Amino acid sequence: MNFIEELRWRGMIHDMMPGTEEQFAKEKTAAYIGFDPTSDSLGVGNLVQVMILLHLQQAGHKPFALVGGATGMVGDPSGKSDERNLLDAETLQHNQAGIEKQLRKFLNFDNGENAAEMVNNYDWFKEMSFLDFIRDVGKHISINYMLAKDSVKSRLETGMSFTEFSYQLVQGYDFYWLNTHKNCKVQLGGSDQWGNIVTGTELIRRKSGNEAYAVTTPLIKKADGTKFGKSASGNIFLDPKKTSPYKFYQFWLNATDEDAENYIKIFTLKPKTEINELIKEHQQSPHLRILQKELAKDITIRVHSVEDYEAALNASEILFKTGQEAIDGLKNLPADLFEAIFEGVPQSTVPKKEVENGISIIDLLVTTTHFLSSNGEARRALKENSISVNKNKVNEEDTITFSHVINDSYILLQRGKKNYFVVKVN
RNA sequence: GGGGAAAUACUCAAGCGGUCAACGAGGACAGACUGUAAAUCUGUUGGCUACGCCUUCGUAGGUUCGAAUCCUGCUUUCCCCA
Repeated sequence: MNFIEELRWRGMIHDMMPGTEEQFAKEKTAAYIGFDPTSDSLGVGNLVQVMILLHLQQAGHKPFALVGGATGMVGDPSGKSDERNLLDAETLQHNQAGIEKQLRKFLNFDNGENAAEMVNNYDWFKEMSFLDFIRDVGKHISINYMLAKDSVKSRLETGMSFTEFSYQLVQGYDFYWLNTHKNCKVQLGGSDQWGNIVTGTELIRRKSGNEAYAVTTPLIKKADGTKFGKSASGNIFLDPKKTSPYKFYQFWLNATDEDAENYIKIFTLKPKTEINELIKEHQQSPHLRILQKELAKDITIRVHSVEDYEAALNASEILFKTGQEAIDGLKNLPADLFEAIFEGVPQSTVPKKEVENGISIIDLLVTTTHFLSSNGEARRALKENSISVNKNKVNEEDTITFSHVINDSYILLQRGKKNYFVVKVN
């Protein structure tokens, strides 16, 4: 199956320039995607772009991953309703390094002919003077053309700085540069990048007369129309320090049936037959959550490691069991395994003395652990019957004593089904 | 530069002298039902030493027994005219 066909059945194509498919069919083709260093870690949203590059490489083409050291200094107005704050050079540097490191994990940079390559547009912009830029680049693209872009048009009312206005030219020049120096003929990206990409192909056509192509991916949304890649506690990042592997695993496991079907196509490399098989199995017995489990497993292993996956799976199984079985499971857990499992679950430490004296449940939830932020919230939660201690529901009058401490060292608090908190006693 | 309008909790949005911790909607969280799904129903959504008290309606003052509501200065935003 060729590159474009692969993307197509996975639902990863939003738009494509005429001739793109032929270009990929004709020869080994180089293509690039840019990553903005707005954070020091990629989020799951960026994972779509990473997967595209992976498919590209697997189809025998050559991927370029561009880190936007220069474009990051300008700020892409696409999809933004407000002017962005500029990041300082130090932050950008730090972010670039983080992103580069993550990209290296996914792509093969060392397989000869179609090895992936990492480039940073700062390298070709740092030497360029403003005058050079407006003479060599600006001269080829008309204001009228730039104004017609959605990213600009939508901001004409509310205002936009010259800096952001010029963004499309800067990105356009990237494409031109890669085209002339690296023979890169295609730019890939999210659908919000279409305007910027087309400015690039236009620039290439006018400056060097070459043909250049574009493929964009659809913006991933959840079935209910909300943004993908966020959880209650914020963005889901690939960096385990920002999003623990446990949380990361849970994020995928919590996908709705509908979403899971889409995600497994987009975020895993599993072949079509296997995916169809999984979907069928899932539909036959949806309560087994096969899709979600496979999805979460595959991605967690690829982004983190097999060990991280196993730990997350282990933790999930123990945390989500119910009844006596769950309590026994907790009690039988050796201390070291416990540590590993609950890494990533919020926790705090309480002196043994205090527990021996007995703590009211409200004090425990709020004052000693800060699991909940106010007594009022704690009372509310208790009234809602949503608080459990070691998997047992508790009410407002309950007092926590040493008899609640499991294995001499911890207490497991829970709000609702999915929010856990570990109290360590020592 | 001149004139007008507006700023309310996570967001939108009521309220225009007491009955306002502030209608309503969305969101979020929780409970029931389930499959850690969806849909649905229900509850909660400022704080506290809690049938009471305290702090909140851009900001600083003022009028009043009493203000989110009236007045004044300031800040910000939007609109109209130049």
